[in-house]
Amino acid sequence: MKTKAVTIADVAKHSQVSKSTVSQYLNQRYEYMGEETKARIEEAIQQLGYRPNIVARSLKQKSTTTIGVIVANILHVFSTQVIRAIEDICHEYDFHTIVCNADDDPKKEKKYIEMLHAKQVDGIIVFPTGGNIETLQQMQKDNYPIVFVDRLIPDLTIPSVVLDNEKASTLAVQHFIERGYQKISIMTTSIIHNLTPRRERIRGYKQALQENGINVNENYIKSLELDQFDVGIEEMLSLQDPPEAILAGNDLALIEILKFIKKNNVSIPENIALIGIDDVSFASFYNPRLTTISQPTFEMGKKAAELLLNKIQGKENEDDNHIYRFEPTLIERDSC
Amino acid sequence: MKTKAVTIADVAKHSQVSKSTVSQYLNQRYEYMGEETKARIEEAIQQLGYRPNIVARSLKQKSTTTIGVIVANILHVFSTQVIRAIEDICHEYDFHTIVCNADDDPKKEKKYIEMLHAKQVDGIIVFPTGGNIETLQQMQKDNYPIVFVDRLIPDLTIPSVVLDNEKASTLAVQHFIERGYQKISIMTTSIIHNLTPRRERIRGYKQALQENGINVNENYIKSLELDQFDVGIEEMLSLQDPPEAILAGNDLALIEILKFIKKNNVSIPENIALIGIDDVSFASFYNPRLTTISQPTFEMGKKAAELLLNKIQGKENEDDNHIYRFEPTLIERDSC
DNA sequence: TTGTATGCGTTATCAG
DNA sequence: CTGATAACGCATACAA
Repeated sequence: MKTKAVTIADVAKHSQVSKSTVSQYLNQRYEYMGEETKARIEEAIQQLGYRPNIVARSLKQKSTTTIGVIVANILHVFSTQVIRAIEDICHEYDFHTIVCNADDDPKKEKKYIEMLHAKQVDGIIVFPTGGNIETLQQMQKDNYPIVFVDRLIPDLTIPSVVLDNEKASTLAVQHFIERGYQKISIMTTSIIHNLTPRRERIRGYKQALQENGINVNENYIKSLELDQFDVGIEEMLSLQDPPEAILAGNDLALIEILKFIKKNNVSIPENIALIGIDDVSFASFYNPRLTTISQPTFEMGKKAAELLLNKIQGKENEDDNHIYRFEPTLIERDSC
Repeated sequence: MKTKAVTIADVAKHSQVSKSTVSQYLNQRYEYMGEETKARIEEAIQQLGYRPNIVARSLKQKSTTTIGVIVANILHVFSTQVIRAIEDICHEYDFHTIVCNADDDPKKEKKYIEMLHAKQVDGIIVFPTGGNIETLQQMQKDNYPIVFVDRLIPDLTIPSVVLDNEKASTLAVQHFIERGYQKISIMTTSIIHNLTPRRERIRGYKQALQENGINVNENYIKSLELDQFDVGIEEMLSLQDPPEAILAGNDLALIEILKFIKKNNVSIPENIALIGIDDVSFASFYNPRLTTISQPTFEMGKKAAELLLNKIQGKENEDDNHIYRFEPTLIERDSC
């Protein structure tokens, strides 16, 4: 329904020069251009309200200065914070960002991968669901720039920006133990997809326990869908020997736990101590203030964007090691 | 750095037909096409791993099946929720979404408007900063599809999806009064840009007070930058006649208030009652649970997307009234 | 039923 | 210093 359509040709006509000259002008190649010509072109551009058509340019130059971001599940704070960082960096480089939410569904993920590829985005950052390995592998072979965030896919040597997840759990468990807690639980969202962060967090949890001479109690380890948390916690707390502390594997898990606690009038940390992985907005002013393990989300997003942008611009990074691990930090507050 | 570049021409060669035939096949126009031809084309596509180039198609068809969303400030929950709804709807219609954060800066907003336009997105949804009226006006004249969300710009008759802001405040004030509070404050983020929601919320607040025979106390009305909240609240509470209830004008304001309250050991609702406009994630399990005024964010995002998509597809909506106001709801919990 | 020719708006090459 | 002309990959009348 748009009415206008002023092109480079119109500008050319209006300013009595050829299209090529206008193009040169537009691309700042006016080294050998007459002052008067420049002025005429500029005037025509103003008068006609000319705007270059980036689609045409993209077709010609085979670059859209746009990247795609496919996030497994946008409901996590982690995702939104990393995305924000990616957008910031891209903005600095004059790149645009199309973000897609795969909703933890490999099918959706695949659709988006192909869509973005077809749209000729210059590269993609993926928070992988764990599926679509072949597709991704093929794209890698075709030299299509890809960077992973949050999750590793063992079979692929694609640059990946992740947290040191084992350390995250270790920090938490260590802190619990220092504060005198021995019966420690870990609760995380469903593990069906067998994703690295969840696995690594549980592994780190177990190791830390063992290193402190505490036996792992499998009853204290819960991986549940969000709507199962209620019964899961209930179950655990009804054990003859219930846990005294819970490590929430991510923000969504933490929220479910807090809901349960609120509903059942449990008190923190008297009845149950709590540490959550991920920075939730309300940690610092919740009652009580929540001890958390924080991820350097901005740094991670920045790294991912830079890796991708470098790849796109042909500045290959020395990829001896394609895994970039970031350090979590414990922020001590009042819930443990 | 990509290696591949298989085009429609390659497929045509490989399957011994012309480009047009392949094109027809791709666009499902195989009514009059020989079975055998179809098979050959399909095979060639598979073998070569052909992927249509959407950029080329967009250039030809003058449609990118992409829309832009420019949000004034992405830090508000309201924004993120509305964006999510917009993306959902667009996804249904097979449209893509590029979202840009203007950061409450009209300059940035302008840059994005022009960028998106140049990128030939089929339309834009804007949470306007209040600047760039001329630019927007010009685009409207050029029949470029635009929809506003959250904020109205009085001079422009562009379809706008907004909350009934006066009613939001009215609901809150009414509730305070029913619960026996008379000294009621409203705190909102800076009003320098003179934006409609903030103005309307304050107006609604004043009206509700007056309708209940309560005098408006200008000392109880604060519009501050986020980092000024501390001193602002302090100031108010040191009045000889301090307020007993605060209405937080949006989520960010609410958070600042809660931070202050936490730091100063004020208790809710004993010392001060609280209602917040916007649904914050933690309202239902904060201690105490927070009474809020909720906006139908999903509905609003959906409406905005549909208005835009309709416009893009030429299905003009009957625009007798171009303002779509949505109803807020009070969710009663324990902070008042 | 399929092929040919042309154009979408830009950039790049190479003469002039 | 400037201007033809040919791509880029696809879609679409119009022919055949």
